[in-house]
Amino acid sequence: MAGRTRIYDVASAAGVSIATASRALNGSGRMTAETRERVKRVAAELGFRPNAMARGLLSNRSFTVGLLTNDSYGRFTLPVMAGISEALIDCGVSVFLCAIEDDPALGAVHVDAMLDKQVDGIIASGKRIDRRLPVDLSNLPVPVVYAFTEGPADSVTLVSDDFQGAHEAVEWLLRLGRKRIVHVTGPENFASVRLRAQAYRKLVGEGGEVLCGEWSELWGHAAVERLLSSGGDMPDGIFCGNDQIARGVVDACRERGIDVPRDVSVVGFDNWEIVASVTRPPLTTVDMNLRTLGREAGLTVLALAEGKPVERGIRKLPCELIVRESCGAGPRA
Amino acid sequence: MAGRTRIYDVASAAGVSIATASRALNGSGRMTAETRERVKRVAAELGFRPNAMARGLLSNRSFTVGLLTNDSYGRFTLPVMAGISEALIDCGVSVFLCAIEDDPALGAVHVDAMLDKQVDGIIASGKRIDRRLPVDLSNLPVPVVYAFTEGPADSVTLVSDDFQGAHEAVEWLLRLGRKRIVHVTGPENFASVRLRAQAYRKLVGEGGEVLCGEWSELWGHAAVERLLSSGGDMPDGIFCGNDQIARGVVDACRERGIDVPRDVSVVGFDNWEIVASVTRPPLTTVDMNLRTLGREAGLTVLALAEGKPVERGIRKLPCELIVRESCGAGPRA
DNA sequence: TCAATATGGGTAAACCTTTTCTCATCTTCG
DNA sequence: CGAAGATGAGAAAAGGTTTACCCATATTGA
Repeated sequence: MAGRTRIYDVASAAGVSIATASRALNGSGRMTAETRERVKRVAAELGFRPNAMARGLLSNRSFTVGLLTNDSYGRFTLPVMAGISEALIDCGVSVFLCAIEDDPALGAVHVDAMLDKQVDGIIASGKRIDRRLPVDLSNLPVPVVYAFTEGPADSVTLVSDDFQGAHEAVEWLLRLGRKRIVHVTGPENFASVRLRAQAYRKLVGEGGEVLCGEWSELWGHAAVERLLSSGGDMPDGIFCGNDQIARGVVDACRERGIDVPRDVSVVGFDNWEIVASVTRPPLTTVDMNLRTLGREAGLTVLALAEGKPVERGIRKLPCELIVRESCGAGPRA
Repeated sequence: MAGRTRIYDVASAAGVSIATASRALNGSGRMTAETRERVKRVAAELGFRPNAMARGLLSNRSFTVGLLTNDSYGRFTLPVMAGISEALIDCGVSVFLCAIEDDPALGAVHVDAMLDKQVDGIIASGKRIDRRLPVDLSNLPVPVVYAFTEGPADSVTLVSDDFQGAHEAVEWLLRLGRKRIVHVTGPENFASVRLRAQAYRKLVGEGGEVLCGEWSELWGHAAVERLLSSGGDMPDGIFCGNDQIARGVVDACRERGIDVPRDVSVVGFDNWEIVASVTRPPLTTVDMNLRTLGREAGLTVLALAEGKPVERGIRKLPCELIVRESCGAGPRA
């Protein structure tokens, strides 16, 4: 605890000046290989660790970025966070996580705190791609990247490609030979819902049946009841808007003696492990690759911080179909 | 972006020296109330924000703490994180979140990064209270607090009180007049499982039936089947080790025509909203108050950082029973 | 009226590292 | 053998803030 070793200690122990010590450790300047080695060895022996604040004071960088989110539950933000961290730790950059709920005042406080800490950049994240965080991040003295949340028109925004993801899911059902596919999804006021429905309709035609409800297992249950009581044929494929709905659908089918995947194939969305892999049978579902999204967001904000040119606008990252058992043996299998 | 305003700017704009400006803003030193006010007003107008690195360089504090976790999913860590953040933001302290999975190398990298950043303290957190993080945090130059994870013998450790929480749950069932209560819980190698079972047995006697399995809905389902096929009376109260098991139990009961809560009262554990409030009927369950745990952890690590005396050892924080509908109308209702 | 004491505010050092000059020594070539 | 260039390494400044120390001026008491 008492007095960390400073570069001054390293220098005197190695018998050189602090300038030489600094250059030796940073690989800059010219000096005998022997000198450089000796300094490095001494530094290692002393457990020298350069003071980030002194360094930051000089370079005007903190090697720190802030992640702002209103996803208090963390279901979307945590994978994004993991990706950011993974990408940036190699560059010695750490991440401040600030959960601001939906409170503008709390948001402002956290943004202020970040700016005080001289973050090199801020990543804004959320729980849906068509809502904004309750804070104004324009005109900040640091670069801002929006990941999985809506940003202003001229911002750098990264989102997952809902259309493409849904397209993959429905295409998979079609390739399995499913003929009558319905889409059970969440509330229509979600952009994700509309995008996924568009992809669905593009593949099955405008006659495709889209049932909008909530993001819950209950709604999945209820949707199955509705499909059965409507008198029409039971569909042989159900594309669900998220894994919870899919779980409800699968449970309801089982309760009614409809076999998944024999009688009906079910696809979910989100690849929320804790739901998808525990459902019986485990769900085939769409993964939004949030970790990759986070990685890209981290690298992008860093590039901006370093003044490198970055293309502005919305960048959509592809989703990926995760095949489990809720659709039966796939054509690729 | 170009050149933040420094205290120098404030000083010259207010017509005082930087020393006076600094003292005016920090409320120290002696000066005319008028002078102090004027400096503050000018600082506000210029949007002055003291450079945290310069300040930290001097005070040898970063106003930063690190949160280390292997709970990649965030179910336990996120509430803890929210509590820490909530408690510390008022002191101007921000939180680095480092998700290290279970990788010792990654853990070491992140700890190094934190120390480089001169964190004022580290909070270690996890997903169970009887496992350690795969990193050695002893002999660090900064204080460490363990929250919801096991720490060394002489450490400061905060955990939720599993025994007390389970006691409340079973007591509730007894007060509702339930006579034959069983306990369906997770794997016996969890300390939480043993502690909760102890509390259960203390109340129902040594004859109490404890069914250990997994933390999954499937196990909840299976446990109900086992209870029914064993030939004995169906219990009228089931205390479950977590909300997922409880959900499985409730679902299985419904499938078999056993009414919850009329025929059997079910209590869960964790108050994991997304499961507890969506189960039909919504679960009465035990909340571990992880947010409060986080808040305490934050305040404690800060106290240590400031050299204040802190009692070492394990501190157990009380759980709280959240009453919903899976037990029927309560005696208090 | 003069010395002693508050009172208000300025000067400069300190925190630790990086980096720009600058200088001394060694090598090499004419 | 002398000068120019290459090479290695040191001195010092810079970065923004806090604070110990110091110095004026105003006030008080004798």
